[in-house]
Amino acid sequence: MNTPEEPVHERITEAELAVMDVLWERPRRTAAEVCDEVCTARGWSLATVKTLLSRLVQKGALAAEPDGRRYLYSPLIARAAYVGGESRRLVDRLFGGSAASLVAHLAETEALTEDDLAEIEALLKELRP
Amino acid sequence: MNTPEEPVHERITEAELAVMDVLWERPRRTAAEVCDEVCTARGWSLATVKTLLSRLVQKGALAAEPDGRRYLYSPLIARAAYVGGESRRLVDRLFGGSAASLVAHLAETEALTEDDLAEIEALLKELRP
DNA sequence: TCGTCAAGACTACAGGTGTAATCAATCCCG
DNA sequence: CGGGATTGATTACACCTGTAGTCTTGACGA
Repeated sequence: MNTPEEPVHERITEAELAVMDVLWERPRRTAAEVCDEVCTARGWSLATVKTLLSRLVQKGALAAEPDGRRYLYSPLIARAAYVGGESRRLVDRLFGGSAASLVAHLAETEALTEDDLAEIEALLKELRP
Repeated sequence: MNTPEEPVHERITEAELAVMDVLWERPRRTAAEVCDEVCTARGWSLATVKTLLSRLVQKGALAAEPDGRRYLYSPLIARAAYVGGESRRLVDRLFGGSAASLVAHLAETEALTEDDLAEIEALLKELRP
């Protein structure tokens, strides 16, 4: 059990992630619409967004559904799956695979606020009644 | 409070991390000694290790202390600091800065074993008596 | 002393990434 | 109906990364 579940897509880079986030929030958008969401925030031109969209399609992370002369882009992978994969990678690389070590580290370095701790405590109560 | 603490070094890549790990475990080693630890495991040649060491020195992540005709390399940044930075980056990028969200995600996707949960619970008891 | 060996410095080079510009086709407005 | 605006496709290009190879110099053993 616990098959590693090879991802069908190649790794998504930082810049590409910004594009994915827009489409995870609402799929089936055009390049221009994606640009509307990120171009000013990141100081990108439309051309940059188009490049990133193409690369994501190539990587198998996005679907491009023809809509007249353009495409509507949608994620092919769920955000949760991506986030899970990246989290696991981090835990493996830096904490020898122990998620508890990660939490311990966050706690020790005070990366966890009092609110975080309360939230986690509530979570735990829910998970292990 | 909570100054972002800009890192003085550039980002450490995956390959470079393998080298850092060796030196975190025991500092003041030569290139050849580092190679002894990682070359077979990663299928690297000594030349590769030398390149990585140079880049890490350039990046300000390692100190190269002259020792006769060679150098002894030592980390300039603590492992905990690096690990903390990377963890924070992940939490920021993928969980909107909420560490609790990360923990919640790990829990939901069952990335946390029963042991993990117990460990975290113990941690919490310690942190908020 | 002399040649070999080992160290770091410099060079290499393909593939990934960030960030676009240009091109060719086509659609829509006037 | 004609020309600018819009779209994806193609090309560009510098820097980063992974993974070495070569060069130069100095040390050490025979």
